[in-house]
Amino acid sequence: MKATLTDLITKAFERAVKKGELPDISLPPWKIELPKNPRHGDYATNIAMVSASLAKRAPRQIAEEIIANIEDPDGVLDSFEIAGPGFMNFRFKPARWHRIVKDILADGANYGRTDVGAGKKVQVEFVSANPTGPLHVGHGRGALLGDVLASLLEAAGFDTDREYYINDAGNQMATLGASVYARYLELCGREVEFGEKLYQGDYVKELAAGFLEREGERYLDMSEDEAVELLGLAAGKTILDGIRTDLEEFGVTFDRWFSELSLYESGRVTKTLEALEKSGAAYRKDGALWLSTSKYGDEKDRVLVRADGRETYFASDIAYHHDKYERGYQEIVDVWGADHHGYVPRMKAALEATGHDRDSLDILMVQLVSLLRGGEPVSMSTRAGEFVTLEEVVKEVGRDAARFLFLTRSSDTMLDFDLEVAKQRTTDNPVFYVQYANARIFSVLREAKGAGVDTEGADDISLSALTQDAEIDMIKLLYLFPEVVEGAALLREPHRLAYYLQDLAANFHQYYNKHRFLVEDEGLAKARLALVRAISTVIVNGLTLMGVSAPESM
RNA sequence: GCCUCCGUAGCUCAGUGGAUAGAGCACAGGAUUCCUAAUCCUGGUGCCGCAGGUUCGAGUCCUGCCGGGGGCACCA
Repeated sequence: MKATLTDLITKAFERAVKKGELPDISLPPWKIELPKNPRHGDYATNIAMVSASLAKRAPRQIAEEIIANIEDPDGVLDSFEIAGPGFMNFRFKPARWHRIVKDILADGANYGRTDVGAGKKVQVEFVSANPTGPLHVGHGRGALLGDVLASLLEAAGFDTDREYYINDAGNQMATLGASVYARYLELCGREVEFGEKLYQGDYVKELAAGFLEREGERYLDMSEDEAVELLGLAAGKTILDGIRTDLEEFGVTFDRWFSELSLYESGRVTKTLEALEKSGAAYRKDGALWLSTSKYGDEKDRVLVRADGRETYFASDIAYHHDKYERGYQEIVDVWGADHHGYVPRMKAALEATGHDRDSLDILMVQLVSLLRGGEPVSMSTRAGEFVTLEEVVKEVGRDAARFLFLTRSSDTMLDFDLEVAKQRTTDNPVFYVQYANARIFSVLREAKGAGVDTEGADDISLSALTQDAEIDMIKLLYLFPEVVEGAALLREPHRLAYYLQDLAANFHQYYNKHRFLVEDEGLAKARLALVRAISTVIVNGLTLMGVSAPESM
């Protein structure tokens, strides 16, 4: 309908120009928007105001000329007028809105999908936590952000892949190996000093105990270096399996798990470094290899290869991102914890140094999560008995509640995640509020079926009985859904979807309390049932995008 | 010191440069002979942190300041 309006307005403007009533200017960007105030019609445009200075005419005067030239051959408009400082307000006839309901029912599970993405290849890389310990709630937030964003991008017509980057090379794996080895020696009765730099968590002890149980004391027979390496690899694998399981429990899966180690093994890191040095982007100084990131906006140059010959994490990260482009991705989204934001300028710089457009990479920073229980902070230190891992949180509050709550804040504000609130089945907890709306609809449909009313199909139902403001307003909100999906995808703001669904559910609950659906007037009943089915379609599609279930009864 | 995020109702937070800034919670009262009361209705609240600037128009964009979180390694 926006498209219809755009067409009507543009043509009216052109006619006015042709007749000499308006100067022939190229229109600056103008908008059609939904006014907050219903008195301002269904849609409003600012075209007269934005073109005022170029046309050297008063906004209201321009608006008048456009209005005078509007033709509405299909008769879809109910009214239109000039208002305020130069807005033009438009109102569609109810019949035009009624058609939307049929469209939604016809589209079904596809309603909300658009093709703005035009099949463009996009990759969303998220979580990518080091396999040195279990996931915590902060990872959960990043996981949700990435997962739902990927779903939104798919719905918006992008060819989307989800990827997890495994940091299985370098220091941290060595530290993990050393940590497990130390605990292992302890369990074998050896005296060891457990260094501060080693991973302190109890899970390390459990890992060590596991190796002892399954493989006995064989690690005592080898050199420390060998044992540390083998244990590091094995422990990393075990932890990664756990991470994978936890994410699956949380409803998050990936198209690809990409190993950092594989970049080294295939020589892609070396190749990238050589290319950088050859192109002059990297240089040697003090025995190390540096990348001139400061040429591309970073505050100083960064080391790629240390003086002792070991590559930095940055080096493999460059190779990794270069590899993403070689795999054909046109747009890349990285979801990082906010504590890594200092890394952004050098990554962007590295992109340019390797010949890629810095704007083709979007780095989303996800702010911290504080875990609360009944308003009291839960210690995030790895202490026995505290609920700190993602697995435990999901187990306690349930997948749906956890997923929804992670999206109730924009990703760049801190999130308080209260375990008690997450479990409450009240309005405090938006997930049940939204699910309940859908359950109510199914209850109505069951009732209708029981009374022998047809609740299928749409083509032959007349919707002209939907004359209440509440009904037209509902339809307008439903019509907004594809735009919400598209906006959330393009702006990389999945929380918009969560807010929209709450708004939709609220409108439905109000409608439900104000009007009955199963009324004697069969035409009205059928029309309302069709509307209610369309509402359910949108709720289900929205929740599905969020990876949240939509039960038919609660 | 530099970078970055945040600052909007008592609290938690929404708010693609548009018209009279919203929701939930909290507090008080009310609604079910009838489709699920996990719901709804009625009550009122704002120097949109402060000061400049851009604009026909600023909570939204720019600059500076104040306050809070996070980050500033040849760590990841």
